[in-house]
Amino acid sequence: MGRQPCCDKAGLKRGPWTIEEDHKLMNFILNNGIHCWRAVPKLAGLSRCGKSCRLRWINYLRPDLKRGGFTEMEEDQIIQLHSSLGNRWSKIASHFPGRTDNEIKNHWNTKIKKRLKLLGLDPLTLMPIGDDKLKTEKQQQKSTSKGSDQDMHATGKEPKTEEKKVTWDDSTGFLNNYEVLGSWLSQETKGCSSSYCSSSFSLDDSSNLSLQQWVEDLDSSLSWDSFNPLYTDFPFLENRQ
DNA sequence: AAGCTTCTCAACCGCTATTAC
DNA sequence: TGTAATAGCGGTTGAGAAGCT
Repeated sequence: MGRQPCCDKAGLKRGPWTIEEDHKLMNFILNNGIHCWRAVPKLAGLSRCGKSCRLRWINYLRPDLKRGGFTEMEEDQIIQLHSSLGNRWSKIASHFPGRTDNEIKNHWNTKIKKRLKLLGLDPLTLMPIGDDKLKTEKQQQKSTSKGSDQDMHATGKEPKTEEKKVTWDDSTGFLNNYEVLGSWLSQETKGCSSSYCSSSFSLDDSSNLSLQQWVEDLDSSLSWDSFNPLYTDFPFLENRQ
């Protein structure tokens, strides 16, 4: 008998999550904790597979997530860790509380890798790229992309990606309470392995009482019914429906 | 203004590791 | 000990935004 797929794909929704789905998943996890991802969508009333729910929670909804761009210090640390750990993103992410492996992996692939190459360094070894190799790569870049970062580097302009724009991630005002609760959660779960803390928690552990209190506080201080008015302050949220 | 290209990052896929029985 | 179920990881993709011509 072959291996069963992680979920029954028939009738399951895919693609970007809506606010309503986020709301359902977050509410469910905050109230019940996580015991079995496979069971989460059914219990939470979502037409998603468990894997998708897990990913959404870990990469986006977790209260202890740190939002916003990477600092120079963080970038340096990523480079150092990558040189010793390689593409073991989850290991690298465990050094950055509030950062996800996906986030770090994306940042590495889209920004850091390019910058290292521009500096003439091999992203894998951090050793200077040989002249011949460098020339070849530069030629390839020239032929494949006009107006690349390389051009900007040459003209002394900052990469366009550094431009400040209002995005979902930058909406630090979004659920301010949520961030406070997130840091509280980080403290509350100190002592367990970082990978465990970063991916799941349970209401059944020793922090049961206080965590329960947290959920109750959350319900009273963070009325989900007040989600919609946020669109007036954060128009970009509307597009996510 | 329109069409094309490039960039970003959320989400998916497929594989491996771990756990339960 | 073997097998199936589940969790987790890393690579890849694709939609949308931004920039360029």
